[in-house]
Order: sequence, then structure tokens, then C-alpha cells
Amino acid sequence: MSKKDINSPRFDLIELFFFAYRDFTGDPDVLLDELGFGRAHHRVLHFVHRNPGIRVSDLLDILKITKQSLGRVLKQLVDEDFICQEPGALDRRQRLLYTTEKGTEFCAQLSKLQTQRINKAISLMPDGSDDIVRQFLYLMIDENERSEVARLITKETD
Amino acid sequence: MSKKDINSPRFDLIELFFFAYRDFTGDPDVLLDELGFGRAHHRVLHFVHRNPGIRVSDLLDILKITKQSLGRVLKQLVDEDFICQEPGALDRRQRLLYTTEKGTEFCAQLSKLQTQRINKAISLMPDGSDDIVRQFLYLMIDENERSEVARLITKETD
DNA sequence: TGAAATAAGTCAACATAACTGACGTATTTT
DNA sequence: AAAATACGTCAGTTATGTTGACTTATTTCA
Repeated sequence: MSKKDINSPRFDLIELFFFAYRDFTGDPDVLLDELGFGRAHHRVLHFVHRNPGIRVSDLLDILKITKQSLGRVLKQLVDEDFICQEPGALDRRQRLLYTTEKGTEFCAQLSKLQTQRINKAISLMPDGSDDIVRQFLYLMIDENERSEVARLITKETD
Repeated sequence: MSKKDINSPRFDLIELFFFAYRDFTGDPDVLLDELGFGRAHHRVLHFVHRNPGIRVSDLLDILKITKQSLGRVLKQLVDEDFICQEPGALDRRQRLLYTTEKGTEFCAQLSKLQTQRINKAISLMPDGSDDIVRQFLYLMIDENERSEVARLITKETD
């Protein structure tokens, strides 16, 4: 009788997750490098693009990094015209963040690469697999964060 | 008619992948911190544990980092008795790597945490979901790396 | 209205984990 | 004996994160 029982460590999924994520995030690296950006810039650009007008403090909440850490990359993105800031209409202390046309375009290039990898994978799998995958990834998130993430990912992008 | 066609970026999966991987790798962080280790140590320890007697150069191949980078964390793991080195029987230039009892035990603790998260997720999903998930993660890996990864993950752990 | 709280930015110092390039040593191969 | 290989090490650099303290502008509240 095999020891592959309920208590066996899931080395296969642990390792597949590691390699899959590495290659998935590796796609945009080439384009980012060309502009002297790193993954930190990618994450900031992505979430600003997906949440136009987001406040700095809400972006910090999503990324779970410090203000100082965000400050450095955000400054570069603003200086090089990928992101712009506008004072909040209701609360002028806020600096609401938006991607510029240049930032939006670059963001599209990056997500296109990642979408291609995802679509290639899904296309080789049985119908309905994308729902299973979505469900799995969702359940891998900390329980107390799930609703917040659900809110984030269901944003429309017309 | 919606624009959610074949060319739409898969923002949902892109973001789910990001959050899921962050929380997945976050589990071991607590234990690692207590010992003054980081994720780099975790990766080294894990792959040595899974490939007893692995050569340094093969480990570099798996991790895709430089010798200098590996050197630092490996030295710490050896100094603190989580990993031991033995000269190769056939080629004494080699320093074959093994986890010590202490290292093996610690490794088990870490993978237990990650396995629990995986099992909890899978248990809430339809039968056969783990196969779908495995297939998806496998297909997300660079095509030219897949056979190598397949070889790695199918190792038996008695 | 004046004090306290909030949103954001900034300065300085530091830690980790990666990188490049060069060089050394032991051992094996040719 | 020379070349190649496996591994280690030194020095310097970069990207991305951290903590703690402080400033400025603005809003909220007693």
C-alpha cells in the first residue's frame, strides 16, 4: 500500500506552483527591463490601471508594502509619464492615481503577454477548466482576504 | 454585446494568480523568520530535500540563480546544520548536498503548511479538480522546461 | 474656531537577495 | 602536462523591501 494518503505532502503541486509562477511573471520582465523597470513597477502600474483614481493608501493596502517602498517606484512612474496624479475633488489631501495614455498602452502590452500564456494553457484543457482554475486560485487566498480580492477582480474594463 | 471576447486580457486569472501565490508562499514565512531565514533558504532546502545528493551546479540550474547568490544562503544552511555536504564518490570535486535530520524535519514543517492550504482548497472543489489544477500549472511552465520539471516532480518520497 | 486626525510625501539608515566579473583551488579529462 | 570542470570566494552593485522620525496640507470634530 502506498503512503500517498491524506497526509502526504503535495510536492507536485507545491513545485508546479513555483515553476508556473516563475515563468508567468517572467514574461513581462523582458519589456520591463527595456524601460529600466522591475516587477515592483509592474505591480503598481497594473493596479493603478485596474483601479483608476485609486488613493495612495488603498494602493498600499493592496500591495502590502510600505509608503516609502511604494514612493520610490511611484515617483519613477510619474516622472516618466506612465502614471499621473490628481488631487481628489472631495478631499484635496488625496492624490488620486491614473495611468497616462503611455502607461495604459504599456500595461496592455504586459497583460497581453500574460494572457497569451494563460489562453494557450487553457486551450489545451477540457471545457470548463478555467472555472476550476479560477476557483482553485481563489481558495488559495487567505480566507479573510477573499471578499476584498473578489471585489477587485470583478471590476469591468469596458 | 460584451467585449469579453477571445482577445480580452484575463485580468481575473492574472490577479488571482498574484494573490494566491503571495498567500501560498506567505505561510512558511513565519517559521522561516524565527530562524532568521528567508524564501531563498526555503527554496534551497526544499530542492535539496527533494533531490538528495544533488550537485551544486544542478541546484543552480533548477533555481536559476548565480553561484554567488546560492553560496550565501547555502553557507548559512550548512553552518546551522540544516544541510550537509559530502564529496562525490566518483568525482571528488563535487560537494553533494543532503538535508540533515534537522533540515529534513524543518522542511516537513514547511511543506505541511503549504499542503494544508492546498488540501483545504481542493476539498471544497469538485472531484478531479486536482488533476485540472495540476495540468493548468504544468501548461503555464515554459514549453522547453516542462519535461525537466516533470522529471523533478515525479520523484518518489517513500 | 482651534486642536486633533488624516493623506501623502520625504529623509536617513538599513536588510535581503539578487546581480557581474574576476580569481583561486582541487580534481578530472584529454 | 595542459585544459576543462566543480566549486568556492572576494569586491562592488542593484532592486526592493524595511523602520522610525518628521513635514505639509487639509479635513474633521469637540
